Amino acid sequence: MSTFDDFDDVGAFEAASLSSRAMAARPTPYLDELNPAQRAAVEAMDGPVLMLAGAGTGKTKALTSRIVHMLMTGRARPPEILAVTFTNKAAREMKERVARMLGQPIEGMPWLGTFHSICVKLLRRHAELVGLKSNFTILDTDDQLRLLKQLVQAAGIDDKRWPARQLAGIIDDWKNRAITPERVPTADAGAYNHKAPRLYAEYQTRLRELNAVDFGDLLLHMVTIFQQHPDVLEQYQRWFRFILVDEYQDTNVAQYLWLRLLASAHKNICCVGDDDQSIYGWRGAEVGNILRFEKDFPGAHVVRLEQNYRSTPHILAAASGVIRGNSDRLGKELWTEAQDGEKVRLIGHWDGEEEARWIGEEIEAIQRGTRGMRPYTLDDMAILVRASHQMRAFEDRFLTIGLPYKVIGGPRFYERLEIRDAMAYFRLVVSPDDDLAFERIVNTPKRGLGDKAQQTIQRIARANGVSLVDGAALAVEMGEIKGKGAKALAQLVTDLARWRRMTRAVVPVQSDDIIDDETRPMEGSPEVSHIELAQIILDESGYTEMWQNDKTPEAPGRLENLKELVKALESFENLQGFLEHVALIMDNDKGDEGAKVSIMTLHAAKGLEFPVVFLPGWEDGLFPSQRSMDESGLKGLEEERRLAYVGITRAEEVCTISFAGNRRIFGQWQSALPSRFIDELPEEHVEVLTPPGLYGGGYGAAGMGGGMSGGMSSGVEARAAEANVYNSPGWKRLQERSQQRPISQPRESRASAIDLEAVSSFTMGERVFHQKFGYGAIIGIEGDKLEVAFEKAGTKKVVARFLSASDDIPF
DNA sequence: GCTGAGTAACTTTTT
DNA sequence: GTTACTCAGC
Repeated sequence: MSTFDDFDDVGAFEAASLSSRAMAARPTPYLDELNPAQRAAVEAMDGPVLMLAGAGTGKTKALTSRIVHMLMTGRARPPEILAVTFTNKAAREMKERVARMLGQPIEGMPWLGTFHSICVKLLRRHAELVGLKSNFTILDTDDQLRLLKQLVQAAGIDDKRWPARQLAGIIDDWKNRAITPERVPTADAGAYNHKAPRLYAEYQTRLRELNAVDFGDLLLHMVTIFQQHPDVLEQYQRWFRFILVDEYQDTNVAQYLWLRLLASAHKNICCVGDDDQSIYGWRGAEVGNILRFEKDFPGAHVVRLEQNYRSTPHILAAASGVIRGNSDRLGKELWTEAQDGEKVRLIGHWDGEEEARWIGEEIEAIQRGTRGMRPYTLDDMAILVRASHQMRAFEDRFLTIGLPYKVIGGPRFYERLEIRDAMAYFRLVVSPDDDLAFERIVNTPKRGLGDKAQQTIQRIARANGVSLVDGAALAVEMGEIKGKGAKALAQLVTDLARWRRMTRAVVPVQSDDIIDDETRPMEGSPEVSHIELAQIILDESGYTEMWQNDKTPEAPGRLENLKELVKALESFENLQGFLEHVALIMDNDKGDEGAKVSIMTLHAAKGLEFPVVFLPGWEDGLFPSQRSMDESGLKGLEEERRLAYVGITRAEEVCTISFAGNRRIFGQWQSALPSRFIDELPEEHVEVLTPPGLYGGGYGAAGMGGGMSGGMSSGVEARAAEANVYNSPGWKRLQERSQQRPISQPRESRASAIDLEAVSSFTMGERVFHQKFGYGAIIGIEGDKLEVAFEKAGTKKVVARFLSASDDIPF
């Protein structure tokens, strides 16, 4: 807010030009570190520039060099550069890198930030133009939904048939497309039982009454202001002499319009992006924006960054092979000077559990360096999944084998203010020495303990070498804190001690320091579960009450979150266990003690890189996601393919793709075919690994199904173990492919023999057995799939290879 | 009004 | 299988 002083000040503007000229003679050593393409992108400063930067081609380097170049050559002062990113993280990194390159802390690049943060700044200045006050509040998704629920209810709509969440989605979509309530296209008007347009208008009115905006509004309001107030627009067009946009392929229509309005005068806009990495279409991103750039800005200078500094040629070739399947592309071909390295490794498994088990073992083997590669640390490795529910299998497995891991991009729940407050109370009860926690809650809720009282507590605690809690007790005793505050503080201290006794009544604290008579569990001290205790703490501390009395629109949501927090305790034995768990989650960006394998979604992995990458779950339906294809058809499939491209290009040296023949989805076992993207991997860059179950041991068969554990002859067991892998559809497809090529797997002949057997051995009506579904009868045959009516699992379509004639299994 | 049971839904996520 | 949300019952 304070940075607005930079504006409107003609004097400052003139001064800027002057100082610019003074800077013009500075050397430009950073240019020598760039390759020709990067350098071209940096030096083309005037007019529109599209920097098509493939994965790992030094995009950020080029972008930051460009900023530095503008500053060093005196073309612009820091505040005259508008540089937008999507995430705070990206903005932070860019700031740091520019500062590092300049060799000095960067004073004032006030307009380097996310779309949203920049729009907040702008909107606070011009809020009145859209009927807001400059101190408007920003609603998060929860607040937004709650508001919409109220409106839906008030409109007498059955929110069971028409969930508010759906309406929220529609409105978000409109806002992403810069559609105001008056301009809802007729094609969209039928949404939400024809009531969406009216509810949208009501929602906007309500927001205005509350002096609030949602995330979408930040952009939308600014676009509206720029469109309706040419004078305002002109001011910024003049001020922002150069515009840079990161991840341009992720911009939505509103962001696009906003940029185009700002750039339309001088057209000094440089957009950086990669159409092949556009993976956010589902939240409004328009690949079209980047595809259309040259039409939007005629005469645009297009620079392709294609030299990759990240991955081996095999990995790049595999990624290229996949992305080639997309039609709407600007076209880039990554190349590298790196040595060949490992081929992309491909492996099929019987089911998801086995996949997790194999990856766990493989990670340990790679870590030990027993895979014929250089040894890697756990930090070097990452598992990238399509959907977050896939993470569970890995977490379960890694917990049992004690493999350290971290989940990236987990819930943001624990970052909320009220959750942090509540956690601070819990922490203080579990460990009274937690001074940070004490500081956080000492005056929350308000206890009349301001800065002064807190300083007193600090001083006394430090003087006596005790924790803040003890210091607070002393301060009261010594009469250093008086009046209302003293009473409240004394109450807090005794409450904390009392709650602590209640923990001890159930779970003894391990660090038994200072157990005096006061803190020892008293006879008849109430025995409560940690869940009840948590509730007691929140209630008796007055924290719950504080939010109940709060009239702001976010208060109900905060209370709901607190309820959720208490509920989250249910899956833990005690408060300590819970706190440790949460501490780990919260630590995942800072506390990096000890190397850990990273687990994250493909979306979360964008922009990251790892020497060793595992890409599990490459099965049709999961990846590419069935839903994506159903909802968005070919467009959806292409986005999934880009996701695959993003995944592969995260890998620097070793990339392992895997799939499972069977997976439990929503409690139901489903068999699946390997992802079509696997077919698109160029074979000369792929090495097919042999799954462990092949070696005949009972290991692979062990987890397969309870029904076969007893009384099975060893011959059958061996066959079942083979069936694990040989009979999986994915394996079969691999075999078919390797048959076409001279490079074949050692066991090919045996496998295909079994295949042939499997194909021909079933007839209509035959009684069959399936490892997961149990017994059933064949009621239909379609190509390589059989329709089977299972006794327990219902009718399913299964691939023949998963079935055995029922008399194979002796009972 | 709150708890318990039953049911429906169930990608991806930043701001 | 899990979770979140709704409805019924206390």
